[in-house]
Amino acid sequence: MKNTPKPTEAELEILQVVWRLGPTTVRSVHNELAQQRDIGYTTTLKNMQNMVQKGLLVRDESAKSHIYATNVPQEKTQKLLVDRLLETAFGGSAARMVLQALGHRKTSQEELDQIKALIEKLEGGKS
Amino acid sequence: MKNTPKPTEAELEILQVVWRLGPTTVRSVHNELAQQRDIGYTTTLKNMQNMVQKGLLVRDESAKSHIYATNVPQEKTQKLLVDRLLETAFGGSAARMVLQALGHRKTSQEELDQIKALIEKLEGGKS
DNA sequence: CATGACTTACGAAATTTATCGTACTACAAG
DNA sequence: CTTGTAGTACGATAAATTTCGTAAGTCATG
Repeated sequence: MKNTPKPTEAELEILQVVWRLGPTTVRSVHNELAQQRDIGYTTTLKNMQNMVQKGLLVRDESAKSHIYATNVPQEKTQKLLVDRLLETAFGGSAARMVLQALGHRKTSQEELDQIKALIEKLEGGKS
Repeated sequence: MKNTPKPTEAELEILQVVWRLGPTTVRSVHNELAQQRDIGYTTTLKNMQNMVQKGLLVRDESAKSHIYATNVPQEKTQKLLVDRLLETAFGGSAARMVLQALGHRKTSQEELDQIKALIEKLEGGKS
């Protein structure tokens, strides 16, 4: 089990799209990205090729247009990033980070309910 | 009000120290960093000089050893970073990020209480 | 088979970030 | 005044990231 290196900003952007779309082509990913900012097709291609090298994506080359899929679970990657931010910016305090995330931002009642439910579950598990 | 650019990893590391120590010298910051990893004095110096350029730090040059202080509030910077991560990795959903932060991590009862209090406050403000 | 549309491969340039060597300045001690 | 110590300034290099131009392959259509 060798661990995949941390995704860069550009790579995260791509991961997001592939997580959302499921296995897909460079063209599709590029169309999504191009909607948000100015970027060339070969840039997206190169980035995705690099991500295969790094093990972030896998690809099926059987068809003319290769099909790319994520090779890292979304949650695991998110956890990695959250943990990193927790260390570098919040000195390890999850509460301060949560406070910051919720404090200055509109959060729907539904989301708040989800969080409350999680907290209750965590408290319940104290035995 | 022109906004200060986002801090890089190395800059965040330095910001952390200066937030903790208060206004201080390059030497002090460097001593802290050198404890954690191998790094040259001039590297720290250069980084801190760059940070002054960017507006992340301000310095008092009246003494021989310049005194550096943060020019960005800790909370504001934390918010910037959280928001960035929220966008790049969680598609803007604060709840999913919080779930990730709390889910796989030991969080003290005290911290949970703080979060609960915040949620109640947010709910109360709905009018 | 020639053409055009679309694709991947490759390599290089451009940008950003991080590191440090060297030179220069100020000052205290002798 | 000379020397040693500790500091800043500056520029160069290294390393990592992001970007894209160009070449070359594949395939459908006429």
